[in-house]
Amino acid sequence: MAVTLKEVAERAGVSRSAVSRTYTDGASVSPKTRKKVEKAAKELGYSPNALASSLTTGRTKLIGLISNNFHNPLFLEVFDLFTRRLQEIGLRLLLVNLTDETDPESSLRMLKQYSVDGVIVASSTLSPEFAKAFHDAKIPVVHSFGRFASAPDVHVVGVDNVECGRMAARTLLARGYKHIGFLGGPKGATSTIDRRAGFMEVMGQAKGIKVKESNAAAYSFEAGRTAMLKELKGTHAEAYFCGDDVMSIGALSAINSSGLSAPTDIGIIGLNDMEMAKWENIDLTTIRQPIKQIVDSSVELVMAALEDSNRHPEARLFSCQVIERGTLRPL
Amino acid sequence: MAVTLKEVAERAGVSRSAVSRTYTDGASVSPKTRKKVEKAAKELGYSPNALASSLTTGRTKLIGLISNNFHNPLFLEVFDLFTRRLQEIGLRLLLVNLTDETDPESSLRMLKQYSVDGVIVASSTLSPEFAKAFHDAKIPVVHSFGRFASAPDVHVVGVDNVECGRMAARTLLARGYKHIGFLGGPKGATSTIDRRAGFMEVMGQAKGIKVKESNAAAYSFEAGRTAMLKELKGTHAEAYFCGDDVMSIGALSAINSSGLSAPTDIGIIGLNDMEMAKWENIDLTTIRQPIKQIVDSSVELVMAALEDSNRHPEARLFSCQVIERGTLRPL
DNA sequence: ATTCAGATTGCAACCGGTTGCAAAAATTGT
DNA sequence: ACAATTTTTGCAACCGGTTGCAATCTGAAT
Repeated sequence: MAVTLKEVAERAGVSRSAVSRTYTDGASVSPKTRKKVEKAAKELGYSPNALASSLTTGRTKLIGLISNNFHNPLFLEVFDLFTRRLQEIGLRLLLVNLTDETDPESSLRMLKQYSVDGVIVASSTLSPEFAKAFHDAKIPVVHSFGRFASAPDVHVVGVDNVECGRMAARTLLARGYKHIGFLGGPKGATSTIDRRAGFMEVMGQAKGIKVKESNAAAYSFEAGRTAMLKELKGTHAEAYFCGDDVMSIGALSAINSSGLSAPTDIGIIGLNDMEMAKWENIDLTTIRQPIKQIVDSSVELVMAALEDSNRHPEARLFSCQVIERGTLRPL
Repeated sequence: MAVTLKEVAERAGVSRSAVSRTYTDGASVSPKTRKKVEKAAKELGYSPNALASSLTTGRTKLIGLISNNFHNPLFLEVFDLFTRRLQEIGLRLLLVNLTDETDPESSLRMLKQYSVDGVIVASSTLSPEFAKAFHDAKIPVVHSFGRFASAPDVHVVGVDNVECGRMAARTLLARGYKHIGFLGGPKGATSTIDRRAGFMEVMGQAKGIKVKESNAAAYSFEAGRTAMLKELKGTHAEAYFCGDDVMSIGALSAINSSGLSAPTDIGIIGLNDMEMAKWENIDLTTIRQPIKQIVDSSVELVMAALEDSNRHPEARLFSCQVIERGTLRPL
């Protein structure tokens, strides 16, 4: 169907190798042949078949991106950043949606079949074991937004969620809140566990503070709203650290529906700083994850892992930052 | 690196063809050899290289998805649906982010290089010409969320935006609004043009209605907010048909910031019915695009185009539906 | 036991490229 | 002008599969 190397070679009156070399940089071709080839190629509308070449070079320039966060607006930003960055450096993105139905096994198998050069697992809820499966299959993998570990099995890029928990706790304490709630994401998620740990650590050291704790079923608007409605039925805290921004927005919605408002009646601090958080009608105080850095670093790391396949697993942590907006009372 | 056909063949004591046939359905293999092969394959951890096979079969099972909507939350839902559907039928998604910087040319070339079986262009703002470039390159393409034409150049799946415009107009008229605004998306976008046409058509037939018209710079929160703020400086209409939901949310935010509220002071009707529209704190009356149907139909159509490459270009239109929520005054 | 159709198998060529190697051509030095 | 280098070139084998074809095998029918 498409124009092949051979046809170009014939038309240009050179060997197939000559054509091939014209398109691989670093190869030795005289300017004269190169010009002949390029002319023929243009006339025929030739563009080399990347897949065929991958067969011999062993590089497909395909990166698998696996995510299970197709309902969190933050990840649209993340996908945007990943596609841009990868495109910039000439890589393509094979996107895999890890739904509850698809078993991890099969997504591994299929990425193997497409011999992706590397895999990026973008999820804060998946266990480190998932990413490890790729590592075991000798596929370079980095777990983006993954759990920090001082001796990780696979490359990890993300934030120190424990520190985020501390940061949230300190922020709330500094505002003088005395009755404080941890409204976490789904209980099993590593991010929830770590954030809670940091949060409780700081709270444990504070005096005269009452802490209450609950979890939402998911990092989602509905779950956040439901959880907050439940809080509001009992005696609620003065301020909450919510699992993430989208949950926070759900919580705010619950607060408003109950005739209360933030920050007057209840304070909320979220986590992520997704675009929406700064929308004027939301104006959420939150802890920013530097997603651009995380993405760029993930890409860089997967490239590096690709060069040196038995590079030692590394964890790259970026620091977060409290973004002051309007859902906590002022200092 | 990876286990190859040959190694499996040797271990199983059969020819390479036998192994190959084991993995291509419809091929003739005796149960006995099949079992031998499967055993060897399992022991070696073999999985066939899809790319190598594509070389001879001419099918990569790769579908390119091109979009320039990485800032519209609706498209996260769209990506979710596309990935799910394609995965269900054993296809993979090569995601391309068409930013302002990337020129269309190069994305075409690169999808050609990866010899995708087909391409889906998912965008309501791209011109039909863009999709046509793929068609000209003999790559099956469907323009999802594209512009309807009675004699389209390429397959199109979407909604009849002209009818959506009419629908919005009728809805507003039925509510008794007398001074009505069209707050369109970016002027050049085909969706904006069509929706406006339908809207104005109905308005033109109505008696005693004052219509005003303006456009936002993009289908985005900020643009919607900015445009509405500008409206509010002058004499504004009683109700607006906004370009899409995310613009509508921006407009609502502007309305609230100005101390007004919907629907009491100003009515808003959006378009899309993205998930967020039903969030309790937004509660947006809007026109629903049946994105699941559009996605499924797009996939079906690209598959069909793949089977029969000179299938006649077809436009598939789905009907929209007004979703009553809280941003228009009741009937 | 023989015949014959149908199923199964392996051979070898091919898909569209890449690459080591040795021969050929161009360049350099004297 | 000639030898010594360096650069460019084509040959042929290979990457990991598929597939048409002819040969072999199988089992049913006679």
